[in-house]
Amino acid sequence: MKQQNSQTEEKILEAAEKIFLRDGYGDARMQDIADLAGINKALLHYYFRSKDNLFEYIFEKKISVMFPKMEELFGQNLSFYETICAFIEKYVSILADNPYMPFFVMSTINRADRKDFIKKLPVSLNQKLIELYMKDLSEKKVREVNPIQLIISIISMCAFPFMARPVIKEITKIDEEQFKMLMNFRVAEIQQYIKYILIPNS
Amino acid sequence: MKQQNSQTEEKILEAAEKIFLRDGYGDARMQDIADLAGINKALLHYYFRSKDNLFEYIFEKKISVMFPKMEELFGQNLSFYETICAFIEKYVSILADNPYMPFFVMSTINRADRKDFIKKLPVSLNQKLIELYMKDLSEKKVREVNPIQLIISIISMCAFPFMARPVIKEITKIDEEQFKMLMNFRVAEIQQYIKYILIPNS
DNA sequence: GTCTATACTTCGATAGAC
DNA sequence: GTCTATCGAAGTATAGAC
Repeated sequence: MKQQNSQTEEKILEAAEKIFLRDGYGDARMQDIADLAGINKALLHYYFRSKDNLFEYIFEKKISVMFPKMEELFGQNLSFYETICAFIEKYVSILADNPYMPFFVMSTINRADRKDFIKKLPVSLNQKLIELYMKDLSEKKVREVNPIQLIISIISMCAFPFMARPVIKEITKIDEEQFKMLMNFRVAEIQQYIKYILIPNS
Repeated sequence: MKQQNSQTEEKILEAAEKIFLRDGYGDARMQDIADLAGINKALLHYYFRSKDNLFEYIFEKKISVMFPKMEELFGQNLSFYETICAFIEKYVSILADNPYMPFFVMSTINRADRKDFIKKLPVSLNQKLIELYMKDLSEKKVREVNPIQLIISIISMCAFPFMARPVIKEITKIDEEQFKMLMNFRVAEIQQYIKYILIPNS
């Protein structure tokens, strides 16, 4: 029955996503995915030929969610600083809903035999963003910094804490709920940093 | 011969470190370690009973290198800002010599069955550092920010780029040599950020 | 201490019945 | 489409000779 088909497929995808994100490719077990989906291993292979195949499917699906379309931010011509602020808010909010993503992406990319997955990342050096910086710089609206280093810093500050989440929770003795709050407060904190860094006499 | 003993053990440790750091526990192969050490698998088990055992040994050895003794920085009473600057320089320099460490630590910690490894990390909330901030704040030498968030941000900016190294290299089209330079320049860049963030009217 | 050969285990994948 | 049973590859660990 077609109805059954897609229902099972849906269950598999849901389970696969959860397991792969939590464990990464190497540590993920087809058995665990089958168990979580409430089916058996054979059926997994019936729907998705191999583990590799299933993984690739999940990776591509999640990766497109992970990197917000920057285009939307360029709509109502904001300043460089305002664009960055909007990005930070959006990015942290996405990560809060997908806390395993940063580690998932990094563990995939760092695997020797998965180097080609880098090419699947919908990231680029966003020329538009750098042009926006240059424009604001020429008008003295922002200080002179290296825009590449700044962008790396912003992504670092947003994404890294999610990877270090177990460590942060341990040493600050907070639970999952409080960690979420910490990341919530963090948005304004990072925006404030960027203001101090970019805006003269702020 | 005792001479032979320690020589072989030394070769094993050297090889194990390289493989474990590059691949993480799950993807590392005892065969690869044996090959790199120029011996066979059986001998690995003769020296270190199991893969788990060998891994734990390497982890504990490297982790102590990874986290610089902050104590040394408190020696000649620097200001909070100066202490942070010294830390950044030292930390990035260590990471540049051990570029796989951030990912190695994170992948170990994130493994479901290795959660207890968190307790092996020689990190703590360094009360001394926060006290130093409070002192400088009371003297209006620094702006008011959340010191915990700031520390998280600094570690993020230093460590994350090493995890994202393959991605950064890919999208900026630079090679290993140039990446090292990028991280070298980065020290001053981050220190500058911290100055803008912390020091009023800077 | 070191090696070869092999046992044991885990896990992805497939065959075949229903 | 779904299940049970089983294969085969890969990888850790050990036995036993030298």
